[in-house]
Amino acid sequence: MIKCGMHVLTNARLSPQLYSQETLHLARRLLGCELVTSQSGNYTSGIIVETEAYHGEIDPACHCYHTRTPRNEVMFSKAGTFYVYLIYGMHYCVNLVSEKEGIGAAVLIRALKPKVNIPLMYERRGVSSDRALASGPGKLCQALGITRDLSGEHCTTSASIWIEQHRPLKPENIIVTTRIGIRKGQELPWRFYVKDSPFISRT
DNA sequence: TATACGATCACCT
DNA sequence: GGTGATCGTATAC
Repeated sequence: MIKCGMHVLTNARLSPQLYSQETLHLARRLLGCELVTSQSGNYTSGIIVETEAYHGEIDPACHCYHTRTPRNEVMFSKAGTFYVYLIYGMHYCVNLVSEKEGIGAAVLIRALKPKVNIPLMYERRGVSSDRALASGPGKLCQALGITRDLSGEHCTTSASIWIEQHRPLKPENIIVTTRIGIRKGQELPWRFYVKDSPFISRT
């Protein structure tokens, strides 16, 4: 139990078994859960409101499609491992590895509703509204201080980054759409977000 | 060794 | 609606 101002982090982490489940189920299951980071005693967190699934065996948009390289190696490790990569030379994106070890698949965390230590998030982001703090995969990494240093950390053992459990959302409160930023011909309805949340990246 | 480009963002019109 | 920033990686030569 960790007190953070008006909030409390329970450190009740999502059960490891949940991470190995089918990627699309995990993408839904993570909605409503809390992503937490801790650096030198500074906690930050947010409620996950948007995710996308990527699966290397059947999905041309996935980093692991057909090839295993030093870059995507972490995506083949055991479920619950964080995979962080740099995109467009300047933004980080954070994923949670899914499926059995040896299968390149993960869930991209795309947006958070800011919760613990919002002042620190403002400091890191340099923006002027709560909505702008974590409403995109690059934004939320900056807000929570997530860099590639955290790639390879595991959500059940890391002292720096983890996920706290929350009841699954009701299916009627989850909106399903195609993924963002995917080239034509590779569209799949693998994006999930919380209905009516003002904190998602795009409508 | 060289080149093209991406699971993005902020700022502009 | 459009564009520039910026660099690790994959691919080609």
